[in-house]
Amino acid sequence: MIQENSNTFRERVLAIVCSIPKGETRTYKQVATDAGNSSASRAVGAVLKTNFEKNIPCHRVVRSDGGLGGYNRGTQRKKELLKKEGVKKQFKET
DNA sequence: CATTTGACGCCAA
DNA sequence: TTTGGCGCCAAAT
Repeated sequence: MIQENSNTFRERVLAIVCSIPKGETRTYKQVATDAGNSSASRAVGAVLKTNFEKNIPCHRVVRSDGGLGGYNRGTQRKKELLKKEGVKKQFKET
């Protein structure tokens, strides 16, 4: 059961990111759209950046360009985590 | 309360 | 196809 009934944008984003299935990756755009604003892709990153809750697999959130994006603990760690979870998707290096 | 920054996205050249 | 610039929203300072 997914309760996306949160007050602020961040709560919604956190809940949505938390609902991302293991082995799958979601784009900031998609999360933003689910949160209610398809254009708030940046805001999504801003939220994840300041919230690294262990319940929130923010490392499963990637860019729409095919890039990894960023990660509070280090982009390299994020890539490793995704790979370990079974993500076959390949990300850009630069 | 106002301003700046940012884990982004999309369009144009 | 690749690079550059602009636009978007929310949170943090």
